[in-house]
Amino acid sequence: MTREQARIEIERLSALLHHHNYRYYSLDDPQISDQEYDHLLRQLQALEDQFPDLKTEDSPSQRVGAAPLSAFAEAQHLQPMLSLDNAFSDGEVEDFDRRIRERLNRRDPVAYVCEPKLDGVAVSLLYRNGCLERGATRGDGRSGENITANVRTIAAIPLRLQGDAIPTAVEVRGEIYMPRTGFEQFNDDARARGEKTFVNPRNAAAGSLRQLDSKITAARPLSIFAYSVGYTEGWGDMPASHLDMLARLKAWGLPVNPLIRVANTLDECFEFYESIASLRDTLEYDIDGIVYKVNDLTLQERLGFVARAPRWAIARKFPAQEMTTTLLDVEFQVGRTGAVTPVARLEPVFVGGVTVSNASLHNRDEIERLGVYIGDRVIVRRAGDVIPQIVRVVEEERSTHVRPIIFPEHCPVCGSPVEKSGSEAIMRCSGGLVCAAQRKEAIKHFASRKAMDIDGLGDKLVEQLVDAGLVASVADLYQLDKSRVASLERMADKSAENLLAAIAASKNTTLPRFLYALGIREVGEATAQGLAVHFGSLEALASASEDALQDVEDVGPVVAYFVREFFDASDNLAIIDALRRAGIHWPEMAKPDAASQPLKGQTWVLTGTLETMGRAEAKDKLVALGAKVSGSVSANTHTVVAGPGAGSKLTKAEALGIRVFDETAFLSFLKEQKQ
DNA sequence: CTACCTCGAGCTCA
DNA sequence: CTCGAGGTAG
Repeated sequence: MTREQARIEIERLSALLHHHNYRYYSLDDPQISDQEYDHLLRQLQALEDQFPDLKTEDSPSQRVGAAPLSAFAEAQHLQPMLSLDNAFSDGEVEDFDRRIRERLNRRDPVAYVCEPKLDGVAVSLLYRNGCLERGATRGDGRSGENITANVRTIAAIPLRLQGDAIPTAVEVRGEIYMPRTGFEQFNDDARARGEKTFVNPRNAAAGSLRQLDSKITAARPLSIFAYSVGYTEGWGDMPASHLDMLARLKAWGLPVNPLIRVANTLDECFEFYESIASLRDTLEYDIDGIVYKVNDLTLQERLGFVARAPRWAIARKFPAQEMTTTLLDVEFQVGRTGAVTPVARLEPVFVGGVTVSNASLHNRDEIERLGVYIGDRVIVRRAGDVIPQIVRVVEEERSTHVRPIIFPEHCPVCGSPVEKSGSEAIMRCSGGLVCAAQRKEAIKHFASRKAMDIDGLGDKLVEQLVDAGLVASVADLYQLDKSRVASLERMADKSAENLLAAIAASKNTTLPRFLYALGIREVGEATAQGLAVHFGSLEALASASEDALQDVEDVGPVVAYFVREFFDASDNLAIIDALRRAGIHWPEMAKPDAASQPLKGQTWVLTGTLETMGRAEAKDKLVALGAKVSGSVSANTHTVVAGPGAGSKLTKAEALGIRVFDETAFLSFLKEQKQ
């Protein structure tokens, strides 16, 4: 066969395979058998092997996985991936609908698209000019992990969108899942080989996507349903409704859930919920509820967003699955602030896809409310998807052997009296740093990532260090010597060296981190940042009065009181002193003065995508220079920074005669400011 | 809270 | 091989 003949044949086979992929995954209506499909695929692979230079990036043969990665890169979403508000009853859906109609000032019913809510892993697929360029996990909504190589191995995900009228760029959002039959097949095979199995399809999907070696992912039965789009560019004619958009996704070759319907009234929404609930067990995938979305996209735009969720959508959750188990015992844990928390030890029970063996009982009031005794049969569920909760006691099954839960009057760790503080429901150990539990928790907090970030100093090691008497306070960390550390279990020379190096590295820090690390009550990351910026130095903060403290944004009487109390305690001052003498230091906080804030009073707007930095990074840089960064262009806007793909904001800025920087101009501007 | 993946290092045994 | 730590997801 000549090269030219091969080229034509490869093209023919590729088109054929693309077509059958579409029939199979998007339309769920295959025209050929799996064997015939495999046969075509093998023919293509054989030809590509013979003429490797004819192999294309989006060839249907390219689903076998690429070379392993050493780590996942970060992937910025061009438009954030939001979460959804939840509704747990029809009433809450009615409230949702009422809010929407009030906001839109309309009496008529609003049409909603109803979708089964898959319990899988959310992903964003970026297609540029129809080609799959990147796949990313949700992450914090702003940026996630780049899992392109893994995503490319999923047969249901088109490597190239089909049809015309494809936007030049589009982020397709969907849920990757492992079909139930595939999951069971995989587990059966794994068992037969003596390998470990997955507990549920969701974890199987998530675990498969987290493989650095995409060849492993390629061997996992994964699929996807697409349900919306994020960022788009060069769309041509926009869809008018959500349903229209789903139809386009389907036409492009992406699988869309066939059960999706439009409901024209609330009653139809409820009917949909009921019908899906009754189908639930027969579906090939796990679902945990229904999503209702306003169908009309103009209405969606008018409704907009609150915090991290759209106003125009809500997830109606199915009731949490409940199971009965036995309360074996109650232990009392002492936290960093001395809070004594009762924790239920349960006979392990499989509920909502995981094995639950612990559940917090929160406080004494909760125990009383439940009227629970040790030895009782109790009903457990996973509230809000994650946190296990004891719902109630099965009193009919109470045996004569139960015993009451006695809330301790003395700390189970240090023996100090346990006190009720003010109107709080919580009880606290009064031992302070005398209490080994509080000391351990304080050290764990100090070492944690967002605090001093001491690598390798985890829970177990802190326990060991404190129990061995090597460390009593955070200051002692900086006096450790290698031979003593190496005497601990599972700590040989190498580990000890690494630990000491990590501790030494933590000396170089920042004031906000240090403040947060101190573990002052009610002072979290954000408050620590606020205090540091406002006062500029530890000395100024430590000597500030409660009144002066309340001048800081978001600091009220409560926080001010705890900060003052902390710096009034001589123990704390001694520890801070020891830490500073050990060499902990931070750069001076730049006093926000006119010189360092040349953009004070200016409002900047970012639009499009910058190639050399993320949007958040650009924003940080501008804020640091004193600018306010806003989302929309108005007459008050000082400058617009427009990356490639800028849309209406750019047009508006030009219309208003506002200065516009492209990326190059923006970068050189930043450079000028730096000096 | 639980499950999963990945890594480095220690322990165990040949 | 096992353990602990660090990270991710829902």
